[in-house]
Amino acid sequence: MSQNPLSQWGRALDRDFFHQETEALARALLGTVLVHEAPEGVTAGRVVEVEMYRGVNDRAAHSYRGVPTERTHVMFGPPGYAYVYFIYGMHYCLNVVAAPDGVGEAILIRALEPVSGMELMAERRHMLWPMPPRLIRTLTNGPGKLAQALGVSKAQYGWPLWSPPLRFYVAESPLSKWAIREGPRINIGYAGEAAHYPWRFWIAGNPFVSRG
DNA sequence: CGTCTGATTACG
DNA sequence: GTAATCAGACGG
Repeated sequence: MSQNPLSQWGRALDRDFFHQETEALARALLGTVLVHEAPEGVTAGRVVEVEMYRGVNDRAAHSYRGVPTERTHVMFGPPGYAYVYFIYGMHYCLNVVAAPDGVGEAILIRALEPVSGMELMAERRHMLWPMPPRLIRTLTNGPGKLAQALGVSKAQYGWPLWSPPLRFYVAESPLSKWAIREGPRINIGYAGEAAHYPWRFWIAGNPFVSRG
């Protein structure tokens, strides 16, 4: 059992944290703080919305066909690594690989509540700074937005998420199961039966959750 | 090699 | 409501 160091954000999640059943991991990630210590500066945000993707019986998952490809292979590896994919010709999305080695499952980070480095986030998002408090949420309230705000792209593909410069920190206060809402995932209408699975999880009432 | 399309976003 | 924009996946 590794012991990651304390910092201003608390204690970093260690490698073992990611070795838990996928839905449990998805729920456990809510409330943690994702920190990217990039050369140009540090950005951080609290995870407020996630979705889980499972290969078996989940037509929405990139791993559905069961065969690793150049894009998806990290999804089939051991848990705790970053699966980053490029979508719609212009956006990147960040996932946490879940499930044991050989099983293609992952958790998409869909929204963050900015914690630190908002000015750098705004710069990366090509937004003016300072910005009205009401618009802060638009920095990170969507999977493509938060990846851009944190400076995550294909360069981070396969990175371990328990060590710097990109890692998670333990949630300040544990979330009660009643503080977590669940519902269908966003924009997967093509996935048939799987489109109805309640595999999107978010912190109840949190204003930084995406619209979808 | 050609074609289709998407785990999204911004803008009208 | 819809255009933007391209890598990945797949069929031929």
